[in-house]
Amino acid sequence: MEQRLAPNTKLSEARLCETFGVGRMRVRRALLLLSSQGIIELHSNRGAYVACPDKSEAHDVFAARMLIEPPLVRQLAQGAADLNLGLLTDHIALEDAARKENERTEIIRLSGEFHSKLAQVTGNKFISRMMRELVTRTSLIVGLFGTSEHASCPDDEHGRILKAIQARDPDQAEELLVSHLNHIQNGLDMDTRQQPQDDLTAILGAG
Amino acid sequence: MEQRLAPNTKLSEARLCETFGVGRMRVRRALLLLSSQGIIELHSNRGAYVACPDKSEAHDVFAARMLIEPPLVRQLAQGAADLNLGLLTDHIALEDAARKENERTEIIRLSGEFHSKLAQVTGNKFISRMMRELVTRTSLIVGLFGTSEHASCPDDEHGRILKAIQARDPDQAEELLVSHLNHIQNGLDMDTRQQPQDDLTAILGAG
DNA sequence: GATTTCACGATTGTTAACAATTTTTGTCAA
DNA sequence: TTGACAAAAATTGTTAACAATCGTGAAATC
Repeated sequence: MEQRLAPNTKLSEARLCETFGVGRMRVRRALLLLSSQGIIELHSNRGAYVACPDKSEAHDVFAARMLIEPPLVRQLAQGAADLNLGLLTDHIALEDAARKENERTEIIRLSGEFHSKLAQVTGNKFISRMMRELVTRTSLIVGLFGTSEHASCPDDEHGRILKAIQARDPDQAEELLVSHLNHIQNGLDMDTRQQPQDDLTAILGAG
Repeated sequence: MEQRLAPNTKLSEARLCETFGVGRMRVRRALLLLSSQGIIELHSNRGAYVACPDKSEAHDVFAARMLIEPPLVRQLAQGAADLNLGLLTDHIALEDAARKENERTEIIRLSGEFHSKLAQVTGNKFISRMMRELVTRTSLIVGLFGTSEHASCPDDEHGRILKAIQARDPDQAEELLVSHLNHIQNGLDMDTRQQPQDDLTAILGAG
């Protein structure tokens, strides 16, 4: 989610065991779960690699988000007063702080997390999980096809979406969200890719 | 998906190994994946049990479907001519046949699968996966809270939905779908539950 | 008679050795 | 220098034994 691991990076079992001080069983369990979420890919007898979405997969992810998120924010904007929007206002504060401090990885993480939290506010376990997976996937895609820092900084679009929700304005909330997603998508260059890397231990060292 | 395993049924590793003639490793891998999809629950040191959704989870599943499926069928009804609706017409034929033969388990399975195929027609991998998971979960819920056979037989609502899609009528397609989902939900009695069972080998014997 | 305690059996979790496969390395010949 | 081939190393997949945990039932106590 923080884009510290480039797509196609190999995740060898032995390496992960050392890095996290854990037995192979735990590592393999984790890898299996990650692969079931599409975050990594398991190739038989060849190991685990950070997923590397192609153009068409990227398109699918955004299409899925375009399908789900508009009705989602509509619902929030129409929603009853008992919705816990505090979760979102707090989050916006975090984003502002991170942007002020210019903490790149934190900005990226929070930027995606906002959308997860939109889903969380519904209190619906399944919607939350779906959005979390789509956001994670989006993070991979932005890392792959994103042109420099252009895509990762949505100015204050999140804040404006939240305001529309608080104002109980479904139409505006939806419109803002759609154009926000479009901004992200337009910030991508689907034809150039980053290169894989693999000094895994250094990257995950702090874990 | 065929409701052959009642919720809360215990799935012991040894039992599954015998039944499928497979080592424990494979069984545990399968159980882990099933639990990640919410189909079973893994209790530490106590084993795997078929998930037993409660009232609130059931509500969440239908809420999620109400969020996703309406825009989904709208999109299909508005969709380009290159959509492969043949997948759906073929499926309706299968449903008709199963209903004519009165094959209960087959009817149940196909009934859910129709909705999965709606998603498949979009050609979007993520939308397909989400729907498949929601449908599986719905199947569990219908098995738990369904009142006799009332809920499992949607007359020919699926066929009508397909016709509306073919007729390029998004409004009607959406309306039919929404009332279809409501029918299913209304056929549930959220306050009475089936009892667990556990003659696992007999049930899965053919597997 | 009811409740608590203890021990046994059954089941799951983990580890480590082994087998199978892939990748790399090295050698030789063209 | 390049290509193919073979051996070796590294990595993943599997198996089986071992350890830990939990539920159950019997025995003991109140």
